[in-house]
Amino acid sequence: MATAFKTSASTRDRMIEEARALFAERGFYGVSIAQIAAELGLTKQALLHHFGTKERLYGLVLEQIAGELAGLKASSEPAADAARRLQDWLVAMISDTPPRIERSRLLMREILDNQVRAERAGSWYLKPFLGDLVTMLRGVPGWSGASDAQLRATVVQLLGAVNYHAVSGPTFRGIFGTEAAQAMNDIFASQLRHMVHAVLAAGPEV
Amino acid sequence: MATAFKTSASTRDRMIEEARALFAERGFYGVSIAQIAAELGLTKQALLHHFGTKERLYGLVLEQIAGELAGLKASSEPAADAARRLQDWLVAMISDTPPRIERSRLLMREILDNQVRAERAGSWYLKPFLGDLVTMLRGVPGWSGASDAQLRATVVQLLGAVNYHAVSGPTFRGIFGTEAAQAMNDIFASQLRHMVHAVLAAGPEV
DNA sequence: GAATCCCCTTACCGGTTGGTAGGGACGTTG
DNA sequence: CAACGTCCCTACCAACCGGTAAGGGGATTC
Repeated sequence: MATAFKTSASTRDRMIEEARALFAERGFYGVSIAQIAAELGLTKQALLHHFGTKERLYGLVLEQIAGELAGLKASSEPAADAARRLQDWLVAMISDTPPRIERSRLLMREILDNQVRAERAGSWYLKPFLGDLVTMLRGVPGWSGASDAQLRATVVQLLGAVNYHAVSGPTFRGIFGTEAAQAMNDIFASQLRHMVHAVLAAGPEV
Repeated sequence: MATAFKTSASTRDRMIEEARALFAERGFYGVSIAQIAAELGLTKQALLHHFGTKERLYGLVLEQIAGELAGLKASSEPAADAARRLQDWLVAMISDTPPRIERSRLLMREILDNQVRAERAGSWYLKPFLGDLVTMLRGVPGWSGASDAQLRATVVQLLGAVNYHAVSGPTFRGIFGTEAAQAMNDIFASQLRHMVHAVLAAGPEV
């Protein structure tokens, strides 16, 4: 086996971490691999050595995120009722830790861009995630009779409600000021839980 | 005055229109001015002649959108009750006409990017719009006692629910197929109205 | 101690970026 | 007919893009 820890985290992992942060902040086209490398004190060829192409590095970041979303599902206890599980799941997507904010921003960017970036990988990363959400929503009392289209539309609306916050955070801070943004941040999760509850309790449109 | 119509729409207006479509589709960094010009059968210097810089052209597109959002407010009849007006307003933001989809996508991109692009203009375009939404929400029965933070959080959640659809449209089409996406599209507005109603009726968290 | 592998470097490539300089076609105005 | 402004062109620029080629330092292996 290798020596215990030559660097606290492997260079490769640090590269992915930094790429995730910068791609989330500026988007795929908004960051160059040279900038990512410079942030790590390396040259872009160090990145290319590990990943070959910029696309592949981006793909690994997306893969990491897809893994996290799958992990969210596993961590929700199956005992609770379906409505509560869905609620927990959606709330678990957010929070103010940087990696989760990056995740929301990257998901939003991927949804915006993947159609352009050659219809490639991105979409499929999301597919099982969306499918699970639809399945879970169908299990909520009152929703079993809803059409696929209704279930999907509702899932989209809920995801939007959840993720828009992380996406709009910096802009809203600029508009309302730091302390007002912080106040909104503090109550966001509980208000979101309340909102999701109201939507689930109302059931689909008749 | 000038001759009635030398071209059906002035070249300048066509430029803004094309820029809006392409910026919405690919983002600020994802499109070059040469590509916008080529789409119009011109060279990039024709664009630079009219707008000077790429940033200025982008700013004019944002200005146009801000104007449309202000127009939405004016067009909602003041007679109706506050809940209904807010509902109408949010639903009016969407629809499947290309310019409105572009609007939602551009708003999302601007919210994602403006922090990076020098904290410049973008935010302020949105400020009165958000302020109006908060004011309107406060006027909805049951919401008058909510805190500013609660009102803002709810507005953010509702905007997310509204705009995520336009943003995610192409990706979802890729995942679920054309006809399923169309089915979702057809019922989205009414399902959204239903959802907004449920949220407003539930009131803020106590 | 020679060979090998891993990690990262400098040097370079063709292509594209936003932007500048200058000129030409055209209609309007004196 | 000359002067002028509008609109768009070709030509060009330095800077940067993602990616290739080749080599060096250092630890490991034989």
